[in-house]
Amino acid sequence: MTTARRDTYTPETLLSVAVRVFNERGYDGTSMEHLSRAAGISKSSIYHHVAGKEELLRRAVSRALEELFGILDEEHARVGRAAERLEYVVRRMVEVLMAELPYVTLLLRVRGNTATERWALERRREFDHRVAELLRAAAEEGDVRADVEVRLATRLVFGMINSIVEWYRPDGRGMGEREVADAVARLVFSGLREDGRREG
Amino acid sequence: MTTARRDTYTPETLLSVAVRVFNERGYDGTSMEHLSRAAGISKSSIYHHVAGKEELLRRAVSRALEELFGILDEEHARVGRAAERLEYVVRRMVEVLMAELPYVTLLLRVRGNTATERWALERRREFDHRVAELLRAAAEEGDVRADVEVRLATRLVFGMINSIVEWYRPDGRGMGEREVADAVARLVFSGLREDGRREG
DNA sequence: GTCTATATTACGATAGAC
DNA sequence: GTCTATCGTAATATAGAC
Repeated sequence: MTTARRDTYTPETLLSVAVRVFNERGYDGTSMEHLSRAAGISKSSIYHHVAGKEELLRRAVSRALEELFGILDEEHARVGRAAERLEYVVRRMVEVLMAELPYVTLLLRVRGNTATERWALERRREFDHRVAELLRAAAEEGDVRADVEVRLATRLVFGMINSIVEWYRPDGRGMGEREVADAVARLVFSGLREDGRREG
Repeated sequence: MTTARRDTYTPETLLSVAVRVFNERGYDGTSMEHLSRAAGISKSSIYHHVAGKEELLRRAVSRALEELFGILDEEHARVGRAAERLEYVVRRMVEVLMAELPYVTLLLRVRGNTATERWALERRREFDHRVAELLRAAAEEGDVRADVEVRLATRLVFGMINSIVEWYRPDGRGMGEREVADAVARLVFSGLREDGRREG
């Protein structure tokens, strides 16, 4: 829990400590006292850098949301066949999630008790809808199965991708972003079955 | 937040109120004051029924865990080809999750701040391992693709199934357990792609 | 930029009357 | 079985010295 203290903090460096503790204990389960111990400075010193706990949350989820929405602006997400754009977005989501792990983790755990949390939930819904549109287009172009409703499929695919934050830890010898992105793309598009044939 | 009060409570009826509030606000974000308002009785009356907040959590996650482990004892999960037992367990997990939605939701959101939470996490890991064993057996019998690591595949499939608690609401006209179980089984085993062929 | 000290509110839990 | 009143602790946040 206690961590090496820095000589001095900026809102940004303090944020990385706070996000780690938020993810360990949950946002509501984290007190300013917990943060001050983890940062190695007093509670009142934290208030010198940020207005309070909620500002730290807002900065963290903003960062995650910017990275996610950034994917949709990339060229491969905008041009080409919908199924290919979808696969690109799925792979990039995995990459962003792993690269910005603590920030995205926090975003995905937001519940809605504060104004900041409700804003984050709203933005997430927006992102979900943008990806659902992509899946709908791929279905219309005949590249994606039509026997699973688009909305349901989107939710399940997001569920699989987002669940990565529950277990991925970037400790050197672990799996790389590429390996996980490949596995997700394979399961999402071709499933577990060996021969890959339709059955149910 | 405030709810119609009952004439009297038992630990069980109180539990259903508590679990709903825990899921709305998060366990740490829920105070005994919140619970008392939702139940329509005073804080001290709650202590007449249960020892405290943590006992309510323990009762809730115990119920979810019992239902989940129960799946593994069912006949279709014990006899037959591993791939078929796996598909059965996947479908039953979806059904249990939807039938016991609030209890499983709470279980899946546990973080580990209290002894009860750490016990729940431990039991969840146990369950995960049991299902991973099934997937490993299916791979050895040649029914499941070998190019995605068993441990990784298990985690991703659990991620997809567990994410149902994030959006499913049993409001009459919504999707039924069967429809969701079918969709999950299709995506898990055959994937999104229309022709179902291996590519990546 | 950091500290100690403190104001104020909210929390979990208990005592004791009815 | 429920209530009001309250205890002791821990929470967010501020004041003011260095």
